[in-house]
Amino acid sequence: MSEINRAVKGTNDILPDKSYKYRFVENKMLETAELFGFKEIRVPVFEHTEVFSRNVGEDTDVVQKEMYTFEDKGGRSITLRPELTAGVVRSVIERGVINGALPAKVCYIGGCYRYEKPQAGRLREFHQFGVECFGAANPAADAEIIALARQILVTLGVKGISLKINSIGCEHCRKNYVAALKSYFEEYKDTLCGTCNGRLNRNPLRILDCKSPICSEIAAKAPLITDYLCDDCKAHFAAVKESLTAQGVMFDVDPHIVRGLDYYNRTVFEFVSGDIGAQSTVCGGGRYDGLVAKMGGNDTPALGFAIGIERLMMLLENTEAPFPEDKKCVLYVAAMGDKAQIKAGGVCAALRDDGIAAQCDLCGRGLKAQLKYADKIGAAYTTVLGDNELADGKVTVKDMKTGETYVCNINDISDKITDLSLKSALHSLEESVLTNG
RNA sequence: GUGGAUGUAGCUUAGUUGGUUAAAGCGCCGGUUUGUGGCACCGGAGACCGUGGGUUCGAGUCCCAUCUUCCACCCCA
Repeated sequence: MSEINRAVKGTNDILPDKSYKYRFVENKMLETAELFGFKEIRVPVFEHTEVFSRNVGEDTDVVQKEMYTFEDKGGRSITLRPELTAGVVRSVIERGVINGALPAKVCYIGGCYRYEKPQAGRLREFHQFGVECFGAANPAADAEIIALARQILVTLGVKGISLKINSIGCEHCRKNYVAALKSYFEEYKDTLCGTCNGRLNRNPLRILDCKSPICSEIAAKAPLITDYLCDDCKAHFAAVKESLTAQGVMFDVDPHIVRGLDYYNRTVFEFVSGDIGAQSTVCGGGRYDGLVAKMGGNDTPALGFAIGIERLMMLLENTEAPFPEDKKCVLYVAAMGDKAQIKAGGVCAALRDDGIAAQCDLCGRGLKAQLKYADKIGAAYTTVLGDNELADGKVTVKDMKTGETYVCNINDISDKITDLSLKSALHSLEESVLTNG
């Protein structure tokens, strides 16, 4: 296979044998978000580079080395979005969404692009479902979006995930904390790993979730952010935890979780799984009260989260979560002879007008091959059109599962199929009630 | 960016110490007398053995490089 005919490194094709699962999951997420009042927003895949570089954070890995940035023909610096929050915030400011009723709640699904080395749960093009809530400073909002994330995961049948939450404070209390951290880590300057040594001045917070055994041992005894929170932040975090408990959401406080993007403050959280390899965060999010103002909007508190769709799918598949079956062909109309083939097209058209999935031969194949095909695509019913049927206007419909046959007029075939489908659905419902109690 | 593993038909694999037209199963297409799929039997298409170099009379088999995929670090969803 030549280079040019291969998918670009770190990209994935979702083929028909799986795409229906993605659609199911995406629809479920949107529907669940809607229960909480989140409406879908669609924003461009690319933005001016500054939208990300300034707001995600100049110092972050995402901005420093992972963005797909290029100059367009008008000389603009453009970047393929590495995440959706910054673009959504740009949009709600620019289009005045946050000048309407607050809180404004939006959700989205879309592709993101990061130039990273691919591995399990990490692609260069990946997809996120996320929500953003603008204008709510109250801890009730934090609890609500966490509850929403949890409900989405639970609704989809996710197993074995845990919720970790933390508060990284506001600007003011974080300043004190970072100073304390810095002086603590200074003592271990020579034992810290290379990257952490560099982080010491840049962003000592990041040392806390370094996975090197040496650093994590040192980090284990580092001062805790929770001890440095100002009274307001402390009260806010306490209220979030209280609300979560009241809503029956189980969580662990993990003082070492730190989001990697600069805009977060106060509440941060992630849902983590042990079933999808090293990239274990399925959902991550938090509050970002300063971002809207920073991007030129009115000072508006905000918060949100994002779910990695590919990671979620991995998790669902690895834990054998149930999916509904893909939609199959309902009636396959086999034809014998040229006249019948033309008639078969007409029969299918009429059925489709009634919303029934119908197919017929497009290859000019023999009867046997047509039925073989009908079997392969999982057609529920088949019927054969030949000279006899054309002459007397009656057809035999065969149930491919049971082998039973039914005779009806060609013109009544749509009604017959609807009738049979209903009966069969009722039957399987009865059976499942019987077997499951 | 760093490290480890991998690469033979659509899929899963075989391929002996380098030797003539690279096998098999599954899948795909067709047939077993144009009136009924699943089973069985028969036949067919389909691989420049990831790519590019090199060693050799001769390489899928050896060497080098490169790319992909997978896994981990890093980072994040």
